[in-house]
Amino acid sequence: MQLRALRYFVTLAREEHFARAADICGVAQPTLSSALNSLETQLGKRLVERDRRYIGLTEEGRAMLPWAQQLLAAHEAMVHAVEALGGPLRGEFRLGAIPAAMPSVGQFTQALLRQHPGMTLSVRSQTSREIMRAIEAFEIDAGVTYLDHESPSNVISVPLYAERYVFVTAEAGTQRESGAVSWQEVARHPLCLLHQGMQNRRILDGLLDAHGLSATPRATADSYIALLAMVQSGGLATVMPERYVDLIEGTDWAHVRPLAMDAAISRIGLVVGDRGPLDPVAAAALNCARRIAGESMRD
Amino acid sequence: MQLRALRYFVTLAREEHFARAADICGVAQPTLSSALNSLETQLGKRLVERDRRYIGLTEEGRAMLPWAQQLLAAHEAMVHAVEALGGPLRGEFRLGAIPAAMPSVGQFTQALLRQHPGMTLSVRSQTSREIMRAIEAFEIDAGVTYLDHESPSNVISVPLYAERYVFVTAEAGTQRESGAVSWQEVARHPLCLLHQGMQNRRILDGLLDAHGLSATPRATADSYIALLAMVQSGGLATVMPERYVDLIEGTDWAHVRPLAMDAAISRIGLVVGDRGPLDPVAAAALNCARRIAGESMRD
DNA sequence: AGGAGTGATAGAAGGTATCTATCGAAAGCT
DNA sequence: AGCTTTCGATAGATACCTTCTATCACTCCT
Repeated sequence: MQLRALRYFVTLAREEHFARAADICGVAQPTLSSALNSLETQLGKRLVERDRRYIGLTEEGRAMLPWAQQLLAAHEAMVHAVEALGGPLRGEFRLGAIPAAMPSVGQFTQALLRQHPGMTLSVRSQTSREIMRAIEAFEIDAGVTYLDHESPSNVISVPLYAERYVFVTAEAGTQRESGAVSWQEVARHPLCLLHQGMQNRRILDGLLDAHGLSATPRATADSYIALLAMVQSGGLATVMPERYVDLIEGTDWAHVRPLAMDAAISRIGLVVGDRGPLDPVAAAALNCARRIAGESMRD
Repeated sequence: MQLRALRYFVTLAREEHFARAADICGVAQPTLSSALNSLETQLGKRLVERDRRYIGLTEEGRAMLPWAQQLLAAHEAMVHAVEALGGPLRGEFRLGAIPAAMPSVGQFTQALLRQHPGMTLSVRSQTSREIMRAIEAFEIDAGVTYLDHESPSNVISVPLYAERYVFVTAEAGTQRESGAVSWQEVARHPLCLLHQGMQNRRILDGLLDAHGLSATPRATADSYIALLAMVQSGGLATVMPERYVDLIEGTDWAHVRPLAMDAAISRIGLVVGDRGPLDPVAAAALNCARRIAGESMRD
């Protein structure tokens, strides 16, 4: 049984399309077809349901998939473990991050890239749930997400910072109060917030609820950029993670005031999967995160 | 990179001998040599130090070994996961057990074999430490060992029973007291016990120590069979796990009395590794263990 | 010096993976 | 309906990889 065939299988299960999967794997479509065929012959079971088109995995295929993923991940980690001894790491580092943490990944990734010049980086925006699933499925090497909410499986985590929120309004006339703003005041404004169901919105709702308030936003979106655009032009206000302030600092329209954070604040950190020995890539990420966390503490 | 070559590499690392490893893998020695060579060429690193004889793994080889083991274990589990859907499990189940639990594995293995007729069994006697190491290295599928002492890594465990001890003497004359025997009385007898350093002996020493006593055995051995033989013929007494009683019950020489167990008793149970999805073989073992534990409770 | 033991090398045979080119069925569009 | 597009399977050729047997080169032991 060949690793190659397993890679085809896993890619096919993800792409649900023979030619596309073959293309991603860098082989011709018949190659993937025949590899899958011999895999199925060797196991004596059909793995992929198909009749002219891809239909889906069989029961056996579904049972096999997570093991195949683990196997391929172990293979990559093995290669990394061997290569890492002779110098800096190479290859692609796949990082998932929740939108709320996106502005802060720069610091982390910069440190990582500086320390490992041969490494390339691929950052994707995902929900906290997706990040956990992707770590489970070996689709990303690490994630930046909430530490205290969902952490179901075997992961190692390093706290990076505690999330604080700020209240952003467009500058309206000359009134320019500063100092912390209360949740009551927030609730009085016409707001635009993230869509319900996004983790960050759930946290925000929880914070409001703790003060006996509830949010009825005039607009919702799935990105902070969209929220900021609406604030800038629409007269709405929003609440967003402190880390986004850096992006709009110095603009002439944004008026940022910290929010009183009395309740428990959400910790955000780096998480990597923890199965078996530690992948050197993951180890490098953890190191960087620990260093950054140390620096942040000193701030 | 082929799984075959990795299997050769792992076997070679264990056997430390090219021809022997090749034989175990069922191939000719040059096959193993050349497979190792191409593995090393592909990785660009030497994995095995050798000059006419096997010397040892290089640094890269040592870094690679645990990953290769995990990879092969994932492969086996994957095959099992696919085969298990179409009927009963097949293949060899490798079980490690501490000597103290050896008499009780029969119950467990019988249930396992009955439920999975296609399965073969390989039981080996190991220390509790060896069992943990072997689970770590994927050399056994499960272990029967102490639950509360060393459980360092990711394992799932199911308690089977609590270990109790009995005091065994050869029948001396007509005196045949029954009822529990005190630790003080035990300490007065000339004893034969397991070697110092074996976990069971450590527990025993701990129990004695808790009563302000200490054991100064006249003889030590590394097997309960040897201890029983010495009791039978040499006028010594010994302390051994209750489960061994079944073996000598009905003989005309053995005099068995329970020991007063006031202190914490050691739990013995089944442990399996826990990395990624659950190997159906391990799942089957856990099921059997849980059923047996349930039955024991009802006793 | 001779023999046993250990691993590397050479050359041939067989198997496996891959490619290009093509087919055949289904779905979609006019 | 008729045409085109899409998707996966099949065929045949080629290159590569694995494995075997036979043998060599070296070391260690007696």
